[in-house]
Amino acid sequence: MLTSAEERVMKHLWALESCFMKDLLDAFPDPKPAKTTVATLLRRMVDKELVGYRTYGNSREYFPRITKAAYFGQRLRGMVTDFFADSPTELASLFAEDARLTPEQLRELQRMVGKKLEEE
Amino acid sequence: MLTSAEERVMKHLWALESCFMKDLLDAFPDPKPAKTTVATLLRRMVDKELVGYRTYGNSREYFPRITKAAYFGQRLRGMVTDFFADSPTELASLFAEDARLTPEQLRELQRMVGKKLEEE
DNA sequence: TCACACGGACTACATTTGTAGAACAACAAC
DNA sequence: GTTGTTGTTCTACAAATGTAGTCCGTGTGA
Repeated sequence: MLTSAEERVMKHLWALESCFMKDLLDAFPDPKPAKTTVATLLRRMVDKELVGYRTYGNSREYFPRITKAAYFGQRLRGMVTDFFADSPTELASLFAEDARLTPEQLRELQRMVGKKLEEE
Repeated sequence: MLTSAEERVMKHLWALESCFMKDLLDAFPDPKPAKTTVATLLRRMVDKELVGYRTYGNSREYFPRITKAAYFGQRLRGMVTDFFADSPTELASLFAEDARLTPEQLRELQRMVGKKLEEE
């Protein structure tokens, strides 16, 4: 999993799909981090195998090696099993009491959960 | 929010509802951390105001100042807005493609989302 | 009253994370 | 061919996190 600084970089990568250092730098709002900061983070992300690159001449085109949905899914799954391993009802009570998702989010959620259940 | 070491302590606190240092230590599986480690974490958690205590003579009875559901909810909400701020459909596609929750979890989820929607 | 369990305060230190400077290479434009 | 842009590697260092030692006080049972 990524640290939060790495996640910030990853979000731009997901948005851009693939890009060179400069595009990434440009994507950051001011005050932009130093290029070496981003370079360090990219290196660590490549080490973690969550980012890959193609070499074009002397520079690299970076791309995510995990989709946003897959990454989010892993984290969500981790949280759910971590916190509610042995009681799905506890997970449920969370949604009842404190999820505070928007109505759209809730509707989409319900639609997709339903679809997912049909598949099983 | 808590760091992961702090979260480990918090889980025991949630399970015990409230307890003294020793109970907390006992709750850890071997190899147990040193008591000072737990004490340091508790201090930091008290600083963050996510744990409180009542003084009983010379020692303290610690208790969580946030429920597990509320904490989980905050984290989930944070993730959702962080990752899918502007597109609930992306959140939905996650559940379709990659959530891999158990069928029970999915059913509970659906039930509670439905209930929640009725309330709005 | 003495050994001991319990636990708090203070301190310390290794690891991980966040951030970036310095040095250097390739290329592009003039 | 000199200058600026882009990008890499190496190195460094501060802050946050994870873990724990030492010291000291209070209470407790023998």
